[in-house]
Amino acid sequence: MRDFKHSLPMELMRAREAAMARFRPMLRDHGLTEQQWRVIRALVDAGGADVGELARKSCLLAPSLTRILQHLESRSLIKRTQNSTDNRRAIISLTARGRRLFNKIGPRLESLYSVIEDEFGMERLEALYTLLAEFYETLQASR
Amino acid sequence: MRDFKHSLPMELMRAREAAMARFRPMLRDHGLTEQQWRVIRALVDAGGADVGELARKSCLLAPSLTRILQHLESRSLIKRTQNSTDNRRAIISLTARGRRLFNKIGPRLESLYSVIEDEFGMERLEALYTLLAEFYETLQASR
DNA sequence: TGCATTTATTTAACATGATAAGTATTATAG
DNA sequence: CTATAATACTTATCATGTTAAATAAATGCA
Repeated sequence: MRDFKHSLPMELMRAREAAMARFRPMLRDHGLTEQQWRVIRALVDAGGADVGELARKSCLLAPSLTRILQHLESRSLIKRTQNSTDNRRAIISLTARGRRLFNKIGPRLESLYSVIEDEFGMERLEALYTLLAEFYETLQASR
Repeated sequence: MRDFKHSLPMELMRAREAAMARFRPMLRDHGLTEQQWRVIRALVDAGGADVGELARKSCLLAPSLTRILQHLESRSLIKRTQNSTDNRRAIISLTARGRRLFNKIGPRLESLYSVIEDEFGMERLEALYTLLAEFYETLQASR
């Protein structure tokens, strides 16, 4: 049997955790979890989206996203706009307060990311991105 | 700012999830979560270990591992041996029942893994392993 | 020896992950 | 039109992730 060390899901997790360990403290200082931040960032990127779209963009399962949106709404970081022709989907968007929080945190995370780029090197980082995207596509394609 | 799509932690997570989606149903059929399986596999690999060692090998945080061990013990898949010169650390090991479960599931997971190897190709898979290990080492080294 | 410190593990509290089931709304066949 | 199926979310439940605090045993030092 393959060596226990050589488990792809574990290696992916370890690499991810090593990166997140750098970002998490700053997010925590602002009272945000990693997942809450992903939602905020997806909303900046999309500028308003329904729950399904948001789930895909932020890589969160629907039940998790439901809870996170309730939390962010209670902190007045997002709002829901009951709209459109379909009453099942509300449109989620950032409040002014949510945008301010993003503007404060975003640049700091970017600079942490730059450190990683410098340490690991852009070429290898790009190679890693490419392999990861190809891996994902390969596994999705055969479903 | 960098494109939202281009977030390394997210890409690592997506790749991992794509792989896990293949393994999880079978584990579930045997009443095991992914994390419980990691513990069992680490125990096969180590043949008995204290909680700290097990946490490192299975990439689990201590509080999670505590709960998982309680669960596995209640199912008689593992046992604790109060031993050694240090009464803080009990030695965890698989029961005969735990080993039987491993022998039943292990080969099936291996064959699922082989499918991924075939689809993605061994060369690219090795390249991915190498980059992930290097990435992890790089980020750990500068702590 | 006696006590403060460190180490190993567990508890606690809150947030998310994963699956199944429930609810409300929209689309569709007949 | 209307009953039925499909869609979009939400709830519910149990397991794990994450951090801080508690507990207990071992270590180090005066």
